[in-house]
Amino acid sequence: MEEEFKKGDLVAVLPSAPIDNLLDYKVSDISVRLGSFVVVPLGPRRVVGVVWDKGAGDFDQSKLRSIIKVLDVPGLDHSFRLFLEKVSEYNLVSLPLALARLTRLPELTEGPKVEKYCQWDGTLPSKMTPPRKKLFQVLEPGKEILAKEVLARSGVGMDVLKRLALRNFLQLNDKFIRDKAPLMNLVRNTVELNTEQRLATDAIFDFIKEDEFSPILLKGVPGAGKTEVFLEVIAKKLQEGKQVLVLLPEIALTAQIIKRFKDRFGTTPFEWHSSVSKVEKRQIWRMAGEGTARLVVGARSALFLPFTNLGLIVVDEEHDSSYKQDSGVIYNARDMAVLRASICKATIILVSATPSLESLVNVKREKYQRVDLHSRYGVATLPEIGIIDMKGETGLSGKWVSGALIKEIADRLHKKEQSLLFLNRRGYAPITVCANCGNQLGCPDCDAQLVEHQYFKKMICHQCGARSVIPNECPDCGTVGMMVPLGPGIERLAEEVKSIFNEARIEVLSSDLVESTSQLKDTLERIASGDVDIIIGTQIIAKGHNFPYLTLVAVVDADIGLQGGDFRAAERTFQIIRQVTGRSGRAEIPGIALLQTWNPKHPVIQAITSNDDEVFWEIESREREVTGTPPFSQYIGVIISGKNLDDVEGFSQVLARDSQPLADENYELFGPAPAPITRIQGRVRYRLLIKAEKGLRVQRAIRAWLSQFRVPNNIRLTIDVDPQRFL
DNA sequence: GCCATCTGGAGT
DNA sequence: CTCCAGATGGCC
Repeated sequence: MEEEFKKGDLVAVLPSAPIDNLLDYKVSDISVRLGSFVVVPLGPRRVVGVVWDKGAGDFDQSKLRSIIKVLDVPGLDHSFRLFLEKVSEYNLVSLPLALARLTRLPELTEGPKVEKYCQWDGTLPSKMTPPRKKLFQVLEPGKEILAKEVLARSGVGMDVLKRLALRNFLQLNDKFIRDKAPLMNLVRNTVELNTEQRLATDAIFDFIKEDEFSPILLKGVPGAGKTEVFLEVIAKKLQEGKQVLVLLPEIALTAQIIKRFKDRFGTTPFEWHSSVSKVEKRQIWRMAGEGTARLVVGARSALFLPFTNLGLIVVDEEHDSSYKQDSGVIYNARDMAVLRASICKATIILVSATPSLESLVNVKREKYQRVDLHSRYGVATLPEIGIIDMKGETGLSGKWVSGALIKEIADRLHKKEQSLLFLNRRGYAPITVCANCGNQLGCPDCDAQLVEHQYFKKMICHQCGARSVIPNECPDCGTVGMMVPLGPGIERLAEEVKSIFNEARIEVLSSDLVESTSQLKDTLERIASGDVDIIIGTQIIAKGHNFPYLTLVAVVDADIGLQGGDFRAAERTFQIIRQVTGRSGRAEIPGIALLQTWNPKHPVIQAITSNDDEVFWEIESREREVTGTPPFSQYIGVIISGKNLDDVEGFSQVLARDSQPLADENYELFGPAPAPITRIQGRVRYRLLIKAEKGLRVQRAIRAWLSQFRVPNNIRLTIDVDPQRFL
């Protein structure tokens, strides 16, 4: 238990208002502990804060003010406070901002969740309607019953209850829900592990040291049963009385996955994601802090629940880019999960079929233990991956499906099997150009290209979301009817495929064509049951749901993303293509995958066909020896943003002018190169590009480099080692 | 972040 | 000299 402070003591409070240092307060009537949430006076206002330390005592004693009250929520323990401090330091956010945004203060201050209870003293109203009769049959004089239960058993509506309560024939009371910790079936296992899963599980158990930070990378091909393995580890940790957190990319948080937890443990785990209500969140937050929420499955923000006894974090699909929070307080939940596990001396399992390079680096540096699952259920190998060299294809102007691919699709149609065409580009055409003057349609608010969407009949900016009408005339030279769409988007590909296979049942799937999650689920189910012949989709179809009839996966443009400044392009392309091609084929019918490419010799394309991340790794490393450049060397973005253009410009010039390049054995900053200023959603954004070796220490290096400067407080700095969206 | 206070430029 | 906008800095 945290240290207690009594009347007359001094405490240092971290306020949720953005103030640079801790503020001293007196403890008056109510005693507080380190980590307690308190309300304190700040100037004319009252703000929520956390008791962070004992008082420094260096402030004019006569000006000291007192804590107003203590909130009825669990406090933040020592490890959580340390975690928040590190998060704030690592992500360049002030501690108060981290506290306010990450611990969900607004939801905490409103008090705990209540449930209505119904109590009857025994008197009956003179007017007995049939619903009232039913109601009073259920009630017992003097006994408090949960209103929900009364309604369910009597079959009457809440309005009947409310009206009777209004006339004082019965009482409706709000009660705090006392925490109901779910009973879990920890020992029972419904699915027998196969030999390999057993071995992997044992390897993990061998590695885990009690009450020590134990980071593990669990790598397994799709369908190898990674989930079964980590469910076993979860069961063990729960048995030991520890709390367990499972992080999933938001999109993967489906009823399906929750059901797997339920099947394994006999009770639904606590869920934490954007569609969980405020009231429920408050309840879960409280229970996490009291240690009664034992198993929480959630999206990235679940990482900031105040667990007190955390023994294990599982980060599923650890490479997934949606672990990055990219607005407000920017952080990568995967990295922060590792941080939290290390502070809590917990086990962390990063799970992926296509691990991120960072995690592979950490395995190479022997920071993480790696455990592999090689074989798929019932299938010996992943599909054979072939290449279609687009250079050999003729008559392709405005067409994106090669003759070789048409043949393969026709073959599947004949055999009543499915084909999937993968093109990771939403909309009709990525570029619209004026055939007269060559002007490319760009977004007025930022520096991205506008993408034509025929479905919405709009030009849409994929960076900031701005929409405008599809122009008939060039905004630059005024020529009418000469705007030409260039390149394929998924809508245009669908158009082409429909004209070739007009008899086939075709389904087009991309995030903007999907109206609701239930509609998406329906479509995926129809595909799974074989009611679709050709699936055309963006990365939305890369994961989830097995497609048993799918035997051909074609990557329409495997070269997307291989050029350009994003230093993660290769890694991303590798991962997404591996995931989508991995869906081809089942035990009964082997599948194939085909890549249409203009660069068949590109190392990444080669690595993909070899189906092995070790090969990918080798290629990237060999590159280093040949070219002399550091591996994975690329630009890192420091984003300077603010509301005022002059401020932003001024500070960025200071940075570019006065900075000293930094170097040591682990990293090298090649000096900042200024990039153009962009405006996105009312804020001015200046991207400072720094060339550096990619590695885990880069963020730290840049932070050190930035510390040479005093940052004006109307400027916000963000380090982004993944600057794709700014390029 | 919010508010009181200060500062300096333009207008009378 | 007044008025106001924008800058500054304290908040315990």
